[in-house]
Amino acid sequence: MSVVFRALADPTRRRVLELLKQGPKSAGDLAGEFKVSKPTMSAHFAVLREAGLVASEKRGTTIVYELQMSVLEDALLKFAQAFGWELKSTAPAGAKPISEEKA
Amino acid sequence: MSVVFRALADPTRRRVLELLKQGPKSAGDLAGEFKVSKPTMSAHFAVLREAGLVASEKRGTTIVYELQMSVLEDALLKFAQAFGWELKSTAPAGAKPISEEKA
DNA sequence: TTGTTAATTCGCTAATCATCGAAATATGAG
DNA sequence: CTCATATTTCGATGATTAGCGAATTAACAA
Repeated sequence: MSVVFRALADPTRRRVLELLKQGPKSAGDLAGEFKVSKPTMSAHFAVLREAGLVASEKRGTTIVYELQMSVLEDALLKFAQAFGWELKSTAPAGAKPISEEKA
Repeated sequence: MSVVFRALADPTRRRVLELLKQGPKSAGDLAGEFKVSKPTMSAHFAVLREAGLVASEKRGTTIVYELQMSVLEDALLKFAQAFGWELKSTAPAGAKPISEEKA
């Protein structure tokens, strides 16, 4: 849980997650959206990967990152519940409910 | 927002917030729940205060900390919304809704 | 094999962090 | 005023962080 919040504490990393919300993207495409160097972006990807928030897949010469929505859900859900809140999806409908992932 | 997530990234600080959920508590009472030194706890309180997550009030010789629920709500709500979720209170009923704090 | 491209890993630096004991501050009691 | 208590501030230390350029690795093309 700490590892997730720590990953979320950096605005660059939060923006990466938002970009990934629209679908998987390569390291290069993601890096192109920021002004920091590639090694720096690579370090940010590593933090997100170690927190479980993204998964990486090597496709030929590029590496594609994909948002792991359920990990984000679980962390947020668990924390929110401890404070008397509930997390509800506002997705199109038909999206699977978020509270029963573990079951 | 970064400042809130950074504050939340430490387990000691998250636990302090949970303890404060049950009502205001003095620095000493809170510190008594942890094994770290008082100066260290004081530093944690400062981080929480600077993030706006707690308010402090001097009462005689003690300092009382109080959870600022709405700040926690706003941060979590804003983040959750960016990912297509909604935050709903599961409180006893009659509790004010959390989505309209700003309005 | 040689070259090109994509991404990471390798040092390195400057800044921030969590932690502590000791010292300082402030309040209230006698 | 003096003492005791509650809490913070000070100063120091070791760990972690975000950042960079340079070097490395992996995949593919010619």
